[in-house]
Amino acid sequence: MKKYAALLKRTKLFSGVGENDILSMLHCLNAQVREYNKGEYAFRQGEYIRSLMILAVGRLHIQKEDYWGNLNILNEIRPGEMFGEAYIVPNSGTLMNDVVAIEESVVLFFDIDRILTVCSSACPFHTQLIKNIFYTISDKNKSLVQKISYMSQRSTREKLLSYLSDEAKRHNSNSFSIPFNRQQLADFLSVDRSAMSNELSRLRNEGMLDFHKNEFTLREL
Amino acid sequence: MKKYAALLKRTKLFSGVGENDILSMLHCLNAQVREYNKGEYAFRQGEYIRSLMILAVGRLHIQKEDYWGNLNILNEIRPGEMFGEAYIVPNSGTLMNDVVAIEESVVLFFDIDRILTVCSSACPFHTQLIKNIFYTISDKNKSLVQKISYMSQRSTREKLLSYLSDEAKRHNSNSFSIPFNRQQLADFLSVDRSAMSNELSRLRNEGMLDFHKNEFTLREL
DNA sequence: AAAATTCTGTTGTATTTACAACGAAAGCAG
DNA sequence: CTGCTTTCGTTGTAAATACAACAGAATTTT
Repeated sequence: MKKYAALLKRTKLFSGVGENDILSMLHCLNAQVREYNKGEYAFRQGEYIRSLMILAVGRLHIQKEDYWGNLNILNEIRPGEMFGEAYIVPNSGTLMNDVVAIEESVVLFFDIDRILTVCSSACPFHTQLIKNIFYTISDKNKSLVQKISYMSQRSTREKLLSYLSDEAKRHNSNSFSIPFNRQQLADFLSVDRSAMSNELSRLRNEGMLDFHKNEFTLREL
Repeated sequence: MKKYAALLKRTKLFSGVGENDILSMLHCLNAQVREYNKGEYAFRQGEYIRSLMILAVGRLHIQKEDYWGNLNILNEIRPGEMFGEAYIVPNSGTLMNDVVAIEESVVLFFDIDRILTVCSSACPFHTQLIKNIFYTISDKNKSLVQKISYMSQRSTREKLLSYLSDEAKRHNSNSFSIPFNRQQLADFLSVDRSAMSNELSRLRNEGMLDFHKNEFTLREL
């Protein structure tokens, strides 16, 4: 467990907490370690979750199988990322998705009840922890809403323009770089990569924007 | 204001707080009441929000309209539900969506600063309040993720199937009713209404499901 | 009860997208 | 440098979608 302290220090959950304090908190939070083989299910749809998890090693897929058996990958979890935080709520119902290790993985479990119940003197960083989760969820909330606003655009062109113009706003400049390659951007916007590449070229030909690799520049018309 | 105490007692925000305590907290939180006619905007995109709201009566849609008038319903608020809580975080910027009353509605406003500043002895339930907000954000997070999982499907057919499949799971039955009419469902899934109607008919002809108005039944194949 | 409005399914057409396939460019490994 | 892999833009075709328009049903208003 000790060996994960350095990793944990860099996570959003333990942001602002020193390594030593983290170690003492791990006991307080009743932290557990579990390992999963490649292909093994960490959780299945319908299970109750009473822990907050952080992936220490490996890679997980959050995926879903529908009524007729079609599979869909919703999210990929990488080391240091937290998951299950949306299930902290009491009576939040059962998990709607499956969580599968797509590599040999190590997951840290933190008891939800111990996170929520502040143990007065023992853990001075407990309120910090709750605050961190609160901010993380709140941030995530907003970025989810933003993503939805891109995805709700009907055409690939409009999805691109709404995303890129938001990025321009965010960078306060009409030139900026994006954190995605083409395939990732296509996945993020839920469109076909080649169709998107096509649309990007068209936008460039029309003089609306310019790009080299991940560097984009929006042009006035 | 007093007449809403019974309602508030059953809300997530005041969960675990008695009616008498709620009444004394209303003053502490500087609670205000505002009424909206059907179709009236409670908030518009770009406004600053410094309150936490609870819908007392009626129905609200949190929605976004793009340049060409395509509407996307992000969420439907029903009596007792809280909204605006994601903007509690400092420096969270302006509202990204519109909030519209789709029925004659009554909204209660609570001063955010008074919520965040715990007034020690005065309000013994203040920490409970913050905890409750935390839970609510967490819940919304979950439903946003669900919505994204529907919208990320490439075709209208897949969007419908993933949504309906989830509703069946949620109701624990292959028969259930949905809270949308056709246009609202189309907006929720960000697809064209007529194309969606078309697809629904096709799915029915193929024997995958059945529906009458808002009542749906999924069929094994 | 009648009139007006909203809701829903259906059709046809123009447009857009998905998909597969390919070659060029870029990045990486030996 | 050479071979291998990944990324990217492009093309053509099949499939799906958006859009407009309309009529019948259902609902609301008068």
